[in-house]
Amino acid sequence: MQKKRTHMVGELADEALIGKEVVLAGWVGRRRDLGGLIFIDLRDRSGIVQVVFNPETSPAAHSIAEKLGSEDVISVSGVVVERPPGTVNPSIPTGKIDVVADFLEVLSKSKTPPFYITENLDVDEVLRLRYRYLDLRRPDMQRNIILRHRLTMAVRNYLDSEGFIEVETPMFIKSTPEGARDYVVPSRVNPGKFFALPQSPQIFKQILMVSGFDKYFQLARCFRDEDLRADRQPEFTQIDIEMSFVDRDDILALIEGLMAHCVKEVLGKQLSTPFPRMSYAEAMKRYGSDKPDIRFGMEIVDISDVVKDSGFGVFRNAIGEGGMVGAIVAPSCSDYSRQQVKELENVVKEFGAAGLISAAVSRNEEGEEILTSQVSKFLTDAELSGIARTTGAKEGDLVLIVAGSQDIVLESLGRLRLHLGSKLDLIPEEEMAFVWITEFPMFEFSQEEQRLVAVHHPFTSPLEEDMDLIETEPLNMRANIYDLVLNGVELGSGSIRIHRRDVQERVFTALGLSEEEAKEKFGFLLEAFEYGAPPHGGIAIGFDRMAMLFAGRKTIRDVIAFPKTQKAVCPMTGAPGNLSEEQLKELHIRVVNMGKIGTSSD
RNA sequence: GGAGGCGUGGUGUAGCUGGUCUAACAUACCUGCCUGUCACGCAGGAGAUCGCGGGUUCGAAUCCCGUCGCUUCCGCCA
Repeated sequence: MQKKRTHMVGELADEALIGKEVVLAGWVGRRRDLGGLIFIDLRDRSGIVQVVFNPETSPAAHSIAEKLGSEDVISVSGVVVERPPGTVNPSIPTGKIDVVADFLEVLSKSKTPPFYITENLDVDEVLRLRYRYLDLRRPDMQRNIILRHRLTMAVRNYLDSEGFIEVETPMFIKSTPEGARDYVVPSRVNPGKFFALPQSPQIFKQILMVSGFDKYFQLARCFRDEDLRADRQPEFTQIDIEMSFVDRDDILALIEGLMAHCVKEVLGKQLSTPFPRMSYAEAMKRYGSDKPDIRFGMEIVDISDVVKDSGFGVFRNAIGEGGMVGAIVAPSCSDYSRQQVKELENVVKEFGAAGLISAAVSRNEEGEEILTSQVSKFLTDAELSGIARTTGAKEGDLVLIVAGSQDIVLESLGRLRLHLGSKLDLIPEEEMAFVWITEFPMFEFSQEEQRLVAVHHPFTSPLEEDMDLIETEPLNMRANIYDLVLNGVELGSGSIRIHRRDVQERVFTALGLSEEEAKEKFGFLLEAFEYGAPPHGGIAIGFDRMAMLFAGRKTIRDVIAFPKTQKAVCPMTGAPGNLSEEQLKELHIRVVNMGKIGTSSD
């Protein structure tokens, strides 16, 4: 029978414990065997402490300690002592003390681990995921998971204090059209029928408003069968919120309060509210993105006016065809080689730009700032100085110019801006720059389906003043959508919903949905709306991304205990796996063999 | 579906203009020595047919083709 643990090792930093007998338990980190004395780093979730085994004072414990290996689980008792002068380790909180062991018990031996249990580990991520239990033992991963926990507590406490009710909604739901691909679950008792896992609780939260809950929230698990990214997993968590009798600003203010609360509780910092707000059109114009990273400048400048009558065909034609000429200024890059500029050109080409024109700013013999470019000979002096003046480029800067359609110029320059921002180290990593993006377009044209689709979802309310554009120029219609952006990452998205039957019908019509189709697809929601639907709106915040940014990580996999790889598999459990013939039969499913895809059980 | 990067002892890397590579280094691991270390030190040892398959060649970790896995990005993600 092991001795009962009296302290977590982190608590021993408290000097009041010096001289006290303690019982600790945890994992063996490094062992330093000096032949006589043995030191080990004992680790638990609260930190590490050094335990000393002395062969003269406790030979029994010392002889067991001689055989300790990494990651063995032990129970130790001993006295907390102040370290001799000159042996203090200032890099750990418990560095002023030792625990002099008088008793040691090995509770569990460990095989040699496949990687070190240490901070800032650099190993293949599959290996980390295959041995996730060891990876999660590492202090930085423990911090991430604990931070995530503290965030969930902060969110629940705040929303509870604001009068919100957390309601769980079903995981097995009816597949609805539009949006991402569904993950699907067969129904054994209904042969040939399938449930879908929710992409979000969207319809249920709106129905809860009809039910009169007024303020709903949920830390909701969502599922989308789309390709993965550093910030996208097939299952993820969102802070799902819906409120009745509110307008847009009520929701923005609530979320600002929520974020400020979380930042204060979890990071101990003060966040200033309200957050800046920017229309979609303005974000695109200035940053070439609907999720701008506003922690640094280098904004896009429209130089169309300066070069619209230029002798340079590339500029003149782009503008003549309804496009634009845009520029950004890369500070102190005028000495970029042709090779380096080529590299930047590859960035914009990836996003459809035909090419990239660069112009270096230097000073001539008279001390005037002049632009030099590979296309200087096509441009007049007035145009060159106009470009310098409009962009505000200074001596030593490099002006980077793209000409073409508006979409391509803005997007490619926006991407180039981000590329340069990180390359030139212009982004203050510590800053948290929230911004609201509003007034998104209501519809966009889907080339694939050759019809209008909703930018957000079909229940999003148009801006009232744009309502009558719906039949004439729907693509110019704006919706009451708002996105929350943090440091260039889309954190959340929401809208005021349609609660009027006639408006909903006009939107369905614009989307090319007949009355029967609408009834077939969303009939239960439309029916619910006929029994007294309050005006309502809401938002969903990507909780994994929020935790990632709060933890200062580059991927949400680092704040998810058991994430999947880019091919959506779990290296630890081997999911997804095969089903036995028996299971398949019971589910009324047959797997069509395509080459190597098998049906055998594992 | 597409583009880039990576794949060499347990781990992280070097080697990759073909030939003492019979694969190097660090660390982890094993053995021995060591009573104030804290990435302990010192000495010794074991451990990889270089992701997999094929091709070129007298000869392939190295060149070519294919394939698999991981990763970043594009498409996709109402």
